[in-house]
Amino acid sequence: MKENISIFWFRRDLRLHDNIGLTEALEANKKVMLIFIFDVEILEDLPRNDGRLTFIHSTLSSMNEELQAHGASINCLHGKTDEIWAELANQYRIENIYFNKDYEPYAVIRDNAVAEFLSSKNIPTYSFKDQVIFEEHDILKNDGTPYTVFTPYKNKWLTLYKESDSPKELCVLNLMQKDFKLQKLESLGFTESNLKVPEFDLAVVTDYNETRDFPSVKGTSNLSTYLRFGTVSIRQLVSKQELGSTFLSELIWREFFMQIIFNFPDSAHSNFKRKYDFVQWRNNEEEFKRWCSGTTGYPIVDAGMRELNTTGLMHNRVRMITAGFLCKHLLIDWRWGEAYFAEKLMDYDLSANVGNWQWAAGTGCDSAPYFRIFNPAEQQKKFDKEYIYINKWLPDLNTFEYPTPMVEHKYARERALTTYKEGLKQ
DNA sequence: TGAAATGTTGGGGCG
DNA sequence: ACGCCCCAACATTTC
Repeated sequence: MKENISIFWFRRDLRLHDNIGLTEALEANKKVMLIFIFDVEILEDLPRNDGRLTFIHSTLSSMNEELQAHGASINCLHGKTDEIWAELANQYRIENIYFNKDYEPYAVIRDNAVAEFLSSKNIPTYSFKDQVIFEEHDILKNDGTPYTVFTPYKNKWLTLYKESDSPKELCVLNLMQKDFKLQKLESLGFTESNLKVPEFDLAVVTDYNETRDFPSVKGTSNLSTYLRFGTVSIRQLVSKQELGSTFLSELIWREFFMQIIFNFPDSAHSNFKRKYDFVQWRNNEEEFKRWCSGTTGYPIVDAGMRELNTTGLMHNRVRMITAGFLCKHLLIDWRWGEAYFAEKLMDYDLSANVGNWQWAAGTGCDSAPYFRIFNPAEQQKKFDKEYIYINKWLPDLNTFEYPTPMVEHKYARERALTTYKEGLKQ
C-alpha cells in the first residue's frame, strides 16, 4: 500500500523561514515530504572538495536540526533528477509537488522536463516566485518586451516595489514525520572543503556607497553566497529600512541579470551583442594560466586572483579589474574567465557571472563600452593606495620572485582598441 | 562602475 | 603696466 504524500523540493532556497513554495505546500497538504536532490549531472563537474557543496551540505544539516523539533527531516536523494522523480512516483502516491522557480537555462529545461513527466502521471506541479522580488515578465517595457538597459529597469522596479507581507508561519503539523538521515559528503564522493563562507554583515550597507570600492575595508556585506543558496530571504532583506540606495541598486542588478538570463538564455554562452562575435580573441593558454594563478605582474590583478584562489571569493571592485584585464589586456575570451570564476566562486551565480563578464568584455547588454579600459595602476592608486589589500595577498611582492608585468599597459590598451575595432568592422 | 588625449582658462614670471 | 609664455588645473572629447 503506497503512502499518500505531497512533496516540496528544495533547490536554491535552503531555508525554512519565508519560503514561498514551502509555505504553500504545507498549507495545502496534510503530509508533506521535503526533498533535496544531489544532482549527479551537476556534481560530476565539481572539484572533489567543492566549497559550495560543503556549504549546501552543512546548511541541509542545520535545517535538519531545526526540523527535528517537529519530528521531520529532509529526504536528501542522490542521482539523476529524472530517475529520482521516476522512483519517487513509483514509491509513493504523490498528490502535489511544489518548488520555487529557478531562472537559469539548465534549471528551466530540467524543471520543464520534470513537470512534463509528472503531468504524464497525473501529478500536478506548482512552482513559485521566491528568489526575486520581480521575475521573468514582471517588469517589461511599454511595448511588452524585457528591459535590456539597467537604469530604466531599475526605475520601473522601484515604482513597482511594495513591501512584502510578513512571512506566514509554517504549518509544521503537516510535515511528514520521518527521520531521513543526511548522507555524509564522503558517500557522495566528496570531501569537506576548508573554505568557510564569511558571516554576512548588514551594518556595512548604510555607507556602502562610500566604502564598497575599497578592498582593504570591510565595506561589502558578504551576502552573495547566502543569497545564492537562498539561506537569506530576498524579501526580508529588501524590506530592511537601513539599506542605502546603492546597496539596493546592487540587489536590483541581481534581478536584472536574472530576468536577462531567463529572457535571453543564449547569452549564457553567446555575446549578448552579436556584433562582437568577430572579435579575434588571442586566447593564449600560457597567459591564461598566469592570470588564473595571479602571476601577471600587476599587483592589483594578482592580489584579486589569489584572494579568489584562496577563499573562493573576491572583492567586487577587484572582480571588475581582473575581468577587464583578462578581456582587454590579454584579449582572452570572456567565457574562459567566466568558466574560471564558475569553478572557484563560492557565490557563483550564472546570471550575475555571465552578465558581469559580458559587462567587462563590452559584449553584454548595457555593458561598459569596449573602449573603456581599466588601467590597473590607476585602479590601484584609487582603491588600494596604501597597498593594504595587495600586501595581504601578495607576500612575494617585494621579492625577486614576483614577476614583472606580463604585458605593458599602453601597448595592451592600443592592441585591445585595434582588435575590437577590427572585429566590429566585419 | 575609465582613462588618455585634447582643449581651455587663468595666474604668475619675466622682459 | 603690458604682452607674452608657461603650465597647472580643470573641462571636454575621444577611444
